[in-house]
Amino acid sequence: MAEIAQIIVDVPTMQTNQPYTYQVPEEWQHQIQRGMRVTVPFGNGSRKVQGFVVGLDEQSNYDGELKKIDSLMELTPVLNEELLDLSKWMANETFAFQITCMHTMLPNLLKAKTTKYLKLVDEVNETDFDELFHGLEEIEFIPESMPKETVSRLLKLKKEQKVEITYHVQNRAKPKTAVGISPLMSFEQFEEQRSTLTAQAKAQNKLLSYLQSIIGQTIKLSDARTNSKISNATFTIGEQKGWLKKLPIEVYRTPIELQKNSNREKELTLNTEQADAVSSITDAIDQKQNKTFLLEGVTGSGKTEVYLQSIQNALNHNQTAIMLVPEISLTPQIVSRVEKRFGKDVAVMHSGLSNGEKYDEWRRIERGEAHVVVGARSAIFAPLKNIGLIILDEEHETSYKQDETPRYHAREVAKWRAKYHNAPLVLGSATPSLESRARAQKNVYQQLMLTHRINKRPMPSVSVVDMREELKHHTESNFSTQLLEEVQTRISRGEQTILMLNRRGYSSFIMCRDCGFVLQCPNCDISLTLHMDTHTMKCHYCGHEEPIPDICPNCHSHQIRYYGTGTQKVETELQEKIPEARILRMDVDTTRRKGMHEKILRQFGHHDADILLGTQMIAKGLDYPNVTLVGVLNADTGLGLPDFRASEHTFQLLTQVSGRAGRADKPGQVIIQTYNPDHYAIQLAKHHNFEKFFEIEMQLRHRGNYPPYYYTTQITVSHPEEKMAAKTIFSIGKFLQDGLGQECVILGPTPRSIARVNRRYFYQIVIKYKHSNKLHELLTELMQRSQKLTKNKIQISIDPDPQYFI
DNA sequence: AGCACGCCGACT
DNA sequence: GTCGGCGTGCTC
Repeated sequence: MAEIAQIIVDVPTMQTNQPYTYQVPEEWQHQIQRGMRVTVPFGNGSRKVQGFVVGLDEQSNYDGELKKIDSLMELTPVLNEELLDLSKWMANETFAFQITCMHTMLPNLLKAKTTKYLKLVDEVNETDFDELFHGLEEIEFIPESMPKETVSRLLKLKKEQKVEITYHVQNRAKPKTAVGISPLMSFEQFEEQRSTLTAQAKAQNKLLSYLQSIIGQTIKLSDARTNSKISNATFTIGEQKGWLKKLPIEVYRTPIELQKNSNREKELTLNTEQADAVSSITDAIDQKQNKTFLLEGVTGSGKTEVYLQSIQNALNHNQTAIMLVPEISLTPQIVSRVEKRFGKDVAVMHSGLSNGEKYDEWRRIERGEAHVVVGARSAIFAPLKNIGLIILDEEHETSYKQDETPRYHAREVAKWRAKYHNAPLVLGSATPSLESRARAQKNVYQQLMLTHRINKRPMPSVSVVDMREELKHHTESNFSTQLLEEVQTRISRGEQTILMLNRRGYSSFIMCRDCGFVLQCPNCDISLTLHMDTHTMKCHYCGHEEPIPDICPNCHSHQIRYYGTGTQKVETELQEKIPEARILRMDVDTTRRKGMHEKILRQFGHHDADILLGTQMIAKGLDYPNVTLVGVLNADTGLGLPDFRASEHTFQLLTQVSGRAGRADKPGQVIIQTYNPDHYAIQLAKHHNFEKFFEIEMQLRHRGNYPPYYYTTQITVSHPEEKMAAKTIFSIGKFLQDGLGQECVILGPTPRSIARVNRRYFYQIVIKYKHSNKLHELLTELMQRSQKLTKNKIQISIDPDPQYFI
């Protein structure tokens, strides 16, 4: 009986979002497994695409002629049964194509590249042969990078059947290799060889002894050289004499940090609360209980130690563990701490790795050589088997939600995998998301509390400065008198300061004082931002860039000035006010180059600067004992945003940045500058009172029917013409309204607050609901229909549980 | 996606 | 007349 395979092809469209049936060639009968990558012919001609085997059958229910699988790309599956199931669930949950989900779960190098070749099959005239084929039988065919005329001449030859297009799917997933050596003789034979050597041939004698010690093994040549202190030349002689053979061996492109893991760190002593937390988690691991814990602990309460010891307990049960950390706080500090504890058993996955390194880390996990995975969002897809524990640190972080398709939330994927493995999930945070905290309240999650800072360190004292009052006393400035004085005190005491600029919804722009003209992006409805380092005006949405004008393009006045607050402007002002201060600036501009992020942090850690000035990215995970002052320059720019999570985000940010002050033995101080000193988010952050904040915010959410009382889904439509976008969103609105009736609340349609981005107009609808069965059905239908609309240049995106509403 | 097929305008 | 523009439909 011939074998049949169900294959998801690598063509991300709605129509092809289903398995296609192929014949398994004779020679691979019963060799092919689910989850393998293959190439298959797809469509007319001999076009080839990559695909994933998702099913194997004895017979097909497709009644056309079946094509055959073309080739296998690996000998083992790249997706195991669990991840195959997960991809299906995720596609359904996020309204994405299954193939897109599969690629999201795998390292980039497993995404194949297809190439086309033109092959001569008949005589062509000499001019064509020389000019088009440069005297070759076969050339690569890249129509988009060839002159139009060349392409049409080639296509004409194809029509005349003088050339043929062949397709090739390139497998980019190539392990790196190094030269290895392997002894070719037995111990006795080597002894015989030794007797043929002259007394001076010391090096060769040494080589023989070395080879005798590694019989049956293959050793990397570079390792062999360092271990044996034998030169390369001698190994070459050994090869010539037939003592050893050189052969390529696979090596891992391992990130540097991993290689030096000699001094292992011991477990720290736990306080009572930590010990209780670890034992609750460990009990769940023991009993294979799929339970979710909310580990709520103030900054500095030792959550990481709880994670590490819980992971150790999972390892003790021969199980594996995943620990997710937000990308932004995936600092060398955290990574090295985990590596010092678990050594080579750890694989690290973050955006700083090259594609090759990511692939190799992935393979180490897949082969079971690493049992602990630490990484950012996508590490939740690590191909670990037998997972005993999953941890999400800083579980409230919005970066756990991917903001492009598939719009998955790592927390939801974590829940799914934890359930699959009957394993506990630990969500940790000082300021949990309201969703998680509410579930803990209702005992859906088990709450674990860490209320003490370790070493009995006091919480930093927080003062709120009313910037409205400041304005009455001196000219406009980003710095209050109090903040400046405190900064100066730190410098004189040899202590350090972190200053944070809350950049969300804020930046510097150019305005003409005479006519009020503001320089706008030609593609987007947003003002351009001034960048002093490159001396250009940039659009933060589409990347458009132009020179800074010195006369107003509108009224030709020279009175054109910049307004607003950017980190550069703040830095300049600070340097003027405190000339002796050594300032390090950290923002998108100074950290764009790879490794700059780490470099700046290292400099600050070495006390090469007194002040670290930056945006949100400095709020998280930094731990410098010498920092005793934290200043937030503008606490409330986020509060004014039309987003129901604005207060929550502000509270979280202030709490987090406050935690940076006063570690070790020196007490910390925090200064929050604001125009809304009485706002509850600011007042409660000042008093470190999450519980009260939770209470107030829950009331507001309840009144507004917002999460966690209701679920939300956002639908966005865009089109180059505003009318088309509006028309489409209104018809979608009507479609949903008709289908849903009273069970859901539909907000909108409204234009998005930045209505035009990249020459496209954006309109949106937000749906609030308690029960989603019908909605899910309707949205799936909408997805299917949207394929037709796409051809009209309409783009539709469905975002379940969106994190931002602006 | 990427390819073929088919229908319209503007050139050798 | 034909070449080539793109709108439409299909891929086991």
